Amino acid sequence: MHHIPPVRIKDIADFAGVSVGTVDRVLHNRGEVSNRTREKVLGIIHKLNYQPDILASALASKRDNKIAVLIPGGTDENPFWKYPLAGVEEGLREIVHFGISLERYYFNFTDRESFLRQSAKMLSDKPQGVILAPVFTGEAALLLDSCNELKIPVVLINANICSGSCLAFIGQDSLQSGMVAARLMHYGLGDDSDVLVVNFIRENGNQNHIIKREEGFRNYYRDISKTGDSLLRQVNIGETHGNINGIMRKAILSSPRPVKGIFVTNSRVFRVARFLENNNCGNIILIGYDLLDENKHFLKNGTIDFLISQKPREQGYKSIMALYYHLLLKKEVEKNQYLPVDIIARENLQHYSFT
Amino acid sequence: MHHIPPVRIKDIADFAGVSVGTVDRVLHNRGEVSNRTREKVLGIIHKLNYQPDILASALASKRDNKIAVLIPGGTDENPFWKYPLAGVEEGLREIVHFGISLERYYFNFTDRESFLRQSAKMLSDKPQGVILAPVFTGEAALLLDSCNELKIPVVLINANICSGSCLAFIGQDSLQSGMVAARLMHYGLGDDSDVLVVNFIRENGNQNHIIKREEGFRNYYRDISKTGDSLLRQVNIGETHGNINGIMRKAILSSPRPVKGIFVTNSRVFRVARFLENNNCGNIILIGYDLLDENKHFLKNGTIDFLISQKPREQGYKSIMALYYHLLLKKEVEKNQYLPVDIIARENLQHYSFT
DNA sequence: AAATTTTCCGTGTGCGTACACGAAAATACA
DNA sequence: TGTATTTTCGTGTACGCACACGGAAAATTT
Repeated sequence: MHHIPPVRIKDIADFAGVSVGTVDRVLHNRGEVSNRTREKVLGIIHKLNYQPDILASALASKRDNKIAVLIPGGTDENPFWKYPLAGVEEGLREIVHFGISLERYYFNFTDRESFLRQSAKMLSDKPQGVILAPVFTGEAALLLDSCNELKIPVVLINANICSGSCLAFIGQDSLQSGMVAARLMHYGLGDDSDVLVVNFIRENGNQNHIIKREEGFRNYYRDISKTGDSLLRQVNIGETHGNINGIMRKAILSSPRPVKGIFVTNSRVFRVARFLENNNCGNIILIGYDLLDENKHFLKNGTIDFLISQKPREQGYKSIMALYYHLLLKKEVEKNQYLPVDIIARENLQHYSFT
Repeated sequence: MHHIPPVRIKDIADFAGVSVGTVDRVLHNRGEVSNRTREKVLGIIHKLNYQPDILASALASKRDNKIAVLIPGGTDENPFWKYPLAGVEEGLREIVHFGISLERYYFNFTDRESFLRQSAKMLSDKPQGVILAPVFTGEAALLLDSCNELKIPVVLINANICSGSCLAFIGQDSLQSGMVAARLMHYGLGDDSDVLVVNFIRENGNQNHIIKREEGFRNYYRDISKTGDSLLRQVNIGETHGNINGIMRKAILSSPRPVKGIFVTNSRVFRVARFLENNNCGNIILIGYDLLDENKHFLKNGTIDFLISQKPREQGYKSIMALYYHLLLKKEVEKNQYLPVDIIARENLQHYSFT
């Protein structure tokens, strides 16, 4: 097994009987080359399967590839978004040598105006690539269109939007994750206990993944028996709603049979956990999403039975890597990158500390 | 936020009033520098916090950093080991530009002689780093010692050995994984069903993680109640043992109460699944390890309830990255890198296809 | 046919580092 | 003091690529 000497620009030049300058002009198609020689050079590049040395390339070009992340700022109220960002930064460290820099644009995830402001600011900075959390569906779609016009590749993270075209979507298969939750619920409860599905919803937000999660959950129950679906109760709560005691109590009492399990379709499961603890609700199985610190707390003390992780850190990591592969290596990247649905119990929480 | 111009060797040279050649000699301490100037240059390097440009470095020194992987060949009988290798190769693709190459040394995991042969061959090739699966405890420890003498960093993968010192251990927290299995078992069965623990064991192999898994499993059951441990039966089966029907039947029948769950402490859980299907054993919960194709099959059809993944692919990826960080970036790497304990059910199997 | 423009292409330099070579300085020896 | 030897250091080139500059050839105009 011997080292094959890699093909350099010089080799192509010699082969084609031209100079390296000409080959370079062809490679970066910046004109000033006759069609005849262009074709010839391209043919040889293809024939020799030339792969540019990205080290030398990055070293020589000194060009700054700005990547913009446009995501909600991680607040105390919703700390979720600091994890994808951490993943992005982790990936950045591995590729920062190649002349890639990061610009962060935070918006308030309850304030669409702030999203518009920040996206305008971002566009005016002319990034080479964008990582976008489409929290506001309509506005995000418009931004996507703008980026498409400007030929800026966009990676959608966490939630998807159908319209427009993006380089990649990186997130979870929400339907699947709902099914996983249902499987766990049903595995622990059996066939004849009522289950409450709790949605915390937000006006004019992107609810797509929440709907999908509930759908997956229901599908599972429907599939196990004809009457499976009838075990499910459901309640929607406004995200900004203060005290949920009343709503929860009513939802639980209105069930024909006792509620033995609760599935919360997003990360606000800790609010339900608090309710359960304060009201001595006995042995209700509680399943929800995301490893927020509060959620971890209730997972450890047993009030929450399982959390489903969206692997936010890995989402961030994969996002920046997708742009790196596209921008620097010019490689094809997978359009839909669904991350595994992680099941977290008290017992395997420990080594998930940074996920 | 402005670009700070990075410190180059030239800057250090100017600052110290010497030439770049001298600085280079200091950096790589290859002598031929007087103590006086050495001290001075070192001081300035430290003061300016010089970080070498690994791009230019790799470009200039075209040296070949050979990394050796010494693992069992992935056989049909035990395909597990192709996954860590795939992870290693995935990582390799990201760093191959830096003059890193991979040498693969496969041994037969049932034949210690082949391990000795391959490790001797590996050592004679003088690699710069080693990724080692310590399947044979004693022999692996000796090899580790040899590498320590030769100053070759070693990453232990999948299983740990206590003696000797290595750059890193990358694998799973076996005790935890046993506890996770027990949690799932107990969550589904409740407090009063007998559970059978099945160990497939191999003469003179590294059984450490198998023992730990069982220990974790037992610990969980012991912790839930004083009598919890008494629910557990146990049976050991030789790995090379052909037909397991007799042993399994005897183990199940000898239980005072009916066995409602089986925990297999390694990837050979598919053999137990086969047994269950062939003997119409009814509704026994089956939990085991690793996403082998056979195991996936039984997970899909419901005979296996949960599989615990060791994330073999990620183990491989992290292994080569640890060596990269150590050899090229000269960064500290974490000594014990425990990977998350992944719970796989039928419903979340899909997106784990490559883990 | 000369003058001008346009098209096309080669040469040269720099990115930051590694290392070989040889010169200068320091030391040793006569 | 002069020569030989060793120590110490500076210079130059290479790594593969990007890009600026300028010049020759071809095309166009006058």
